[in-house]
Amino acid sequence: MLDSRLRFFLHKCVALGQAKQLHAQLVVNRRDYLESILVHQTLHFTKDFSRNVVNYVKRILKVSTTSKSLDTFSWGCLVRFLSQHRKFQETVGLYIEMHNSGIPPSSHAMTSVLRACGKMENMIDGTSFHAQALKSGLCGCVYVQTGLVGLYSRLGYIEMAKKAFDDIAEKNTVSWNSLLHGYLESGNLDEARRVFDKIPAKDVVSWNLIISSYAKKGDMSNACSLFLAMPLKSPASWNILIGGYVNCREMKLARTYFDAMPQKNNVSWITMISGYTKSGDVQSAEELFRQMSKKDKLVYDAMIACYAQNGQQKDALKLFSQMLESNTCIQPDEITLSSVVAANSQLGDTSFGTWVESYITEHGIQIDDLLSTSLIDLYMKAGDFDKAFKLFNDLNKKDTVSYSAMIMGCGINGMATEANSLFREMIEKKIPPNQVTFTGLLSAYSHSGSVQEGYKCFNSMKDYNLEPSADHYGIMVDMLGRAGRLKEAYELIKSMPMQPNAGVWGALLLASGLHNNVEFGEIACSHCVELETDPSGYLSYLANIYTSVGRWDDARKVRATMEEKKLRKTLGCSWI
DNA sequence: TTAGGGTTAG
Repeated sequence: MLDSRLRFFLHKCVALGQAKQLHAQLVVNRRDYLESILVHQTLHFTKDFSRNVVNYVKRILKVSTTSKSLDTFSWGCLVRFLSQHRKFQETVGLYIEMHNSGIPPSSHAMTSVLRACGKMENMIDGTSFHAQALKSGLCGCVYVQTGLVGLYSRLGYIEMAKKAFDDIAEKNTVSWNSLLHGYLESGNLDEARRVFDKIPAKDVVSWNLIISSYAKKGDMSNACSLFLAMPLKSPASWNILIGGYVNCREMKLARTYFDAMPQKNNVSWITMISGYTKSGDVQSAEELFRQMSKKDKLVYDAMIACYAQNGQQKDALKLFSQMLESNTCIQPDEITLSSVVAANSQLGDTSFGTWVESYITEHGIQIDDLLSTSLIDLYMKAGDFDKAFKLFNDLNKKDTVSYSAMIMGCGINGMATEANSLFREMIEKKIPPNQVTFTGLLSAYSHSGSVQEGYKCFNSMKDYNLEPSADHYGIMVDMLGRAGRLKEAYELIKSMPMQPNAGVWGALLLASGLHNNVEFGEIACSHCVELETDPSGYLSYLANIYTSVGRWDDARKVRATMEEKKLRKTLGCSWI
């Protein structure tokens, strides 16, 4: 009687608060064996990812006294939950924990962990899980077998995927689609086409896979004609097409299909918002964001990133605090925080690091490499080198971006030796430098006055197939100018393959001021005046140069010109 | 099995 009543409530249990109450009752009434239903229900009804739910279920699993078969089921539910919410690293971690506790895997756990390995391109763990699947007799299960096809397809081992596929006695459409995915990923479109034609019951996913491969390649004419030809379209079909146009920066076409789409979901809205983000159209992104009725965490993430990436850092932080205050119980995660940290870092609010640190600890957020990279940037700018280097050394995989963040930080702080050794390290590891890397490296040499090293570095850019940008020239001019080599700096500007910008001429003007050189000061200033709408700062700087060499009349003339044009010296100028 | 959110400069 008690059992059936508890079971009834368990099946009604949808929220974490209720789950906790019910669990207490199960313990009091010694009905521990019903825990697995509780775990299943709680996870099943948790639509959005919730760290609290994960922690709660983990606690139950750790103290659970239920039998092995129930354990297998409950752990499998949690492993699947993590995988469904794209927490792939954690999925693998939890699976290993389960395995180490001597709990045999369920087919759910196995398919989830195989999927996670595929998504993370983790072949080493993937093959060892394959071995475990064989050992625990799960390889006769079509879902697990299909999971293996998916794993090897994703990792580019198409032969192994084909072998796993051939081993399946009763193939379902998902098995076929996984193989199709493999051929598409490996770029073998002919074989993919043959597989597609052979699928006995093509479903909407089969079509979507083919369309998606064209859309990813940027071949929108084929993507679109297939889209129009498919018998039944799902929201994913529309989103794939819209995403394809977004990738080609064809925002107008993307918008046309978005507007025509019968059933938009959050993916559609986010695809559009992030498209506008990349094309710098914050206003359109904002409009869509405002129109949305049910905003989930990913929508907030997209909009925060939109502000952060387009120079509206304060708006990013405002939206973040709204997200924290909102009654929708949306919890920020490492993805939200990476944008928020970046926004603070650009604003120069380096004290934010302390706040984030405590937030991360309190909420059990997993620091991944991308969040680490934005924290590295923040700490380097704050001059907290120990913390930055610690985070950098702890990265799972150091890449161009993380190295560049470090080198950039060294550049800002004039640490040329450190910048140089980081650069050498990344070259040794065959990590390709990019424009940002060289901006950091050059500014390190510039700040430390190492002209010779700077030149060498600047000239070496072509060895990495990189063309120096106007900014790189600007740093070189600044470096040469500071060293008093004004003529050389001027020659360098004249040799530029692109139009020099105000930053480049500004650097020469600044250097002319440092060395009281009227000749180059005048040249530089005249170009700055041409290029900027408000030239008052430059003119005033030139007047100071005249004054410093005793040419009072010229100084007065320049100031009079400024008066005439009703120009007032603007306080502070970025390059001064 | 397919579709959505993040990190380095300016």
